[in-house]
Formats: sequence, C-alpha cells, structure tokens
Amino acid sequence: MLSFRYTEAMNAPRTARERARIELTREILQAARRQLGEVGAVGLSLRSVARELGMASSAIYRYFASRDELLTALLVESYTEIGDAAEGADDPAARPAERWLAVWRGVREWSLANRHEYALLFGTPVPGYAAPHLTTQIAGRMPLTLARITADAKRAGLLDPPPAPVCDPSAITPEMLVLLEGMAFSVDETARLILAWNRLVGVIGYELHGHLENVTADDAAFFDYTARTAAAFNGIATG
Amino acid sequence: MLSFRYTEAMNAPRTARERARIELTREILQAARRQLGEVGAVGLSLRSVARELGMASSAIYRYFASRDELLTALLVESYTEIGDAAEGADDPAARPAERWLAVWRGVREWSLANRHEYALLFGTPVPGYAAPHLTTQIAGRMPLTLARITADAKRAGLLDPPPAPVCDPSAITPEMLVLLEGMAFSVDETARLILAWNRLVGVIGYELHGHLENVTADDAAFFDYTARTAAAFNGIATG
DNA sequence: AAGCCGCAAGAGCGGTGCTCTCGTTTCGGT
DNA sequence: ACCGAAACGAGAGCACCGCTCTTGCGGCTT
Repeated sequence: MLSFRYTEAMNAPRTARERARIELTREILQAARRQLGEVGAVGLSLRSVARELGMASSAIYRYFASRDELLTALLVESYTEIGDAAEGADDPAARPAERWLAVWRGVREWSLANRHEYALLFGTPVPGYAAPHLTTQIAGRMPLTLARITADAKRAGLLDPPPAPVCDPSAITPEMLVLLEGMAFSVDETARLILAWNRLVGVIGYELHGHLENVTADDAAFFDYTARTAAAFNGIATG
Repeated sequence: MLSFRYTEAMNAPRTARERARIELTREILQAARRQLGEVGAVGLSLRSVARELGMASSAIYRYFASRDELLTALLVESYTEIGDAAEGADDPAARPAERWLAVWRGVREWSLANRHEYALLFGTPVPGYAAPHLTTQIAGRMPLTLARITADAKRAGLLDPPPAPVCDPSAITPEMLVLLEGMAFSVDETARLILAWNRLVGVIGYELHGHLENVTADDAAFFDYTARTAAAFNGIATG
C-alpha cells in the first residue's frame, strides 16, 4: 500500500516537497494506468513508466516500493471504477428487471472498455503478485448493487424465484450470510446472488478472453440473454 | 506447432538421430510441464527448462522455435487431459443427474490438481501469446461430454427444463447450432449448454483464483450446489 | 571417403525488477 | 541564519528473461 506519510499528506500538503510528491505520484499512476490499458498487468513495466516520465527507473521506487505496490494501487482504482459503473447504471426508480439488465450492461461496458483492468480484477492472478485483501467497501460495491436490486424487488413483493436446488448453509461464509441476511435474504437467495455475480463476471471474461469466439455470434445479444437468465434465476421476472 | 518433420518422425523413427530428437523433445515437454505446474505460464522460462536438462538455452530452440510454441504444446496436452478427466468421469450407464455431477466433479478435481494448466486453458491470456485456434476435437471434448449427457437424457425422455428466457438464435454461431442440432438440441437448449459449460469453468476459476475466498466456506459443497443448479437449469432433474 | 547437415554451445542484444551508492536539494528545529 | 537529517534523482550493477548469430563438432548419406 501507499505509505502512511503519503496518504496523510494527501489531505493537507504543507510543503512544496509534499505537493511535488503527490503530483508525481499521481503522474506515475496515470502513466501506469495508461500502460496497463495497453499491455496488461504482466506487461506493465516500472522501467517503461519511468521512461515515459523521463526519470530514472530507480527513482520510481521512492514512490512505490515495488511493482506489486503499483499494481495494488491500480487494483483499487479499478475496483472503484467498476463499482461506479455498476452503481451509476442503476436507476432505483426503474423496475427490477430493467435495473438488473442496466447494471449488467454497465459492468460489461466498463469491462469491454477496460479489458486489462478487468483481467487485473477477475482474471488469473499475476504470478508473484499476491493481491491484498480489499475491503467490502471497495471490492463489494458491484455485487452489492445486484443484491440491492434484488432486495428492493423482494420488499416490493416482486421476487419470484423458480424452484431450484437448496444450498447447504455451511457452504457459505457466515460473514456473507449475516451480511445478506441483514438485507432479509435467505440462504438460498444468498447462494443465488453469489452465482449471479459469478455468472456476470464469468460471461464477460469469456467474451473478453475469446473463449466464446466460435460459440457466440452476437456477444451483446448473448450477454443480454445471460443477464435475463440470471435475473429469472434470482426471481426477478423478466418484463 | 511442432514441425512437420517431427510429427512425421514420431510414427516411424528411423535413425538414431531421430530417436534422440523425439526423446529429447519429450524430455523438454516433461520438464516444461513440471515447471508450468510450479510457476505457471508466465513464469515458465525456456532458460530454466534448459538448465534443468543441463543444456544451453539456445539448444532448446532446435526443438521449439519459440516459447509460444512450447506453450502451445502444453496447451494441447492440457486440453487432452481435461477432456480425459471429463470423459473418464462419465459413466454412461448411470442416471443423468449422477453423470452430470460426476463429470463436473471430475473436471474440478483435475483443475484443482492442475491449477496452472487450468489457467493456461481458461484464464487470462498470456500476454504476447496468441493461442492458436484448436480443433473441436481437442478443445471441445469437455463441453461435449456435458452435451452428451443431456442428449442421452433427452432421448430417454428425462429432460425437463424449467421455464427460462428464450435465446435469440442469431446470438449463437451457426456452426455451434448445427453441431448441437445434430444432437437434436433446440436453440434454447444449446444456449443453456453454453451457459452450463461457462458456469463450470467459471466457478472453478473463482475457487482457484481466490475470488470466493471470503464468500464460500465449503468450496466443494458450493461447487456441488452449483453443479446441481446448472443441471436443473439444463433440464436434468436432480435425483 | 567426402561432404552435408543436424546439433550443442557460447557470446551477445535489449529487456525486466530491484538494490546500493553518491551527490544534491529541501525541510525542520535550534 | 544555520546545520543536521531526511528526501530525492541518477547511475551502475546484479541476476534474470526471450531470442539470434556464429562456431565447431560429429553423425549420416551419397
């Protein structure tokens, strides 16, 4: 993570040096993000970022202690963006089925426009890089948007899940259960939400990584079909 | 791909030189596979393979023209193994629901035991490495096993899919449609099979990459739940 | 027997992450 | 106003990577 000093100074830069540090840190992050979008996480090189900024490669280490630390900063940035995309696509005034589809499409659009960032979030872990445990506040915004839609539908009496196998409560983490039980979800509803989230991320990944290349002809149409399918499975009637 | 000469000689090694070449090629592949299992695809290094075999790094290039070519060989090997795992887990005499679960579990077990190979097949593409288009014969064995089970169930009159959104036929590739229509599947049944295959691979990836870390408590149980869910969605009644 | 050709090895190129040192600049406290 | 400490940028260097080119050895074929 960024050093304590840095996050501290972010809020109140007092000296010229601190302002310069914040500025340069931001520039490094911007350049890194640009390069991430071009060559992906494993192609991202500290030396290349340094070259772009006209500084020595060793100087970068004054700002990010390692390549992993830089990746983590990009990870947080990406989680925030995909959370924004999900929440921004949600119109709480619309009907549940429309909200569900809108959020799915919003997440897909962000992912298509930021495929390397998507890979950093949900793809194969970058070898040698152990992603830190991020807070639900950061990583959970996207899945929680789906939960919120479902909860609203349930509150409105519009939830009508089809018959499905029951899920053993012990299969799911207690934290997860209490989190969603706080939204009045049952174990099975929780399990179905996990599957929906898994489905959303999975089908985008398949489209992005080309595994659906000779399988689907119209990826957008197949994605919408998938979204409606997941909505129906979670009890949100497709209007 | 491997050179024509090599594949040619595989069947009829005539000279000592050719035998030695085949033998050494096999040893390189074995060492590479071992290292793949340890450090993953992007960590796999030709120089390290050469070191393990006690030869100069440049000598490897006599056998594999590039690192990508070596990766492709490992890709084919892995597809074959996961196809074996799927087909091997299938007992055509058993009931459809049991066959379905057995195949899912077989694929999961292979994946857990070969996580880096799984990542090579279904994970984020290795940057700079463009996976070749593999034949259905190689890459399609695993998903086709699921299709076969479903087809057998349908033939026996045991297929009973729940109501679900319909899929626009134009969303799916014509080749895919004719392939599965050859097994008497409708468009919707085909779409559901694609989703099932996607789900199987996706949920394993999530378990493998740690994205379900604080979500599921008993991964095997949640996986079985997922398998039963997918079976039901595809019309295979859970016994 | 002669020559061709497959082969392994070595050196080398440009790239990577990361470390250490060195001289400079800036900041904070006296 | 000054001085020590801390921060800083640059450079050299280490061990690694994929890949190429040259060189020389030794089996294989004609």
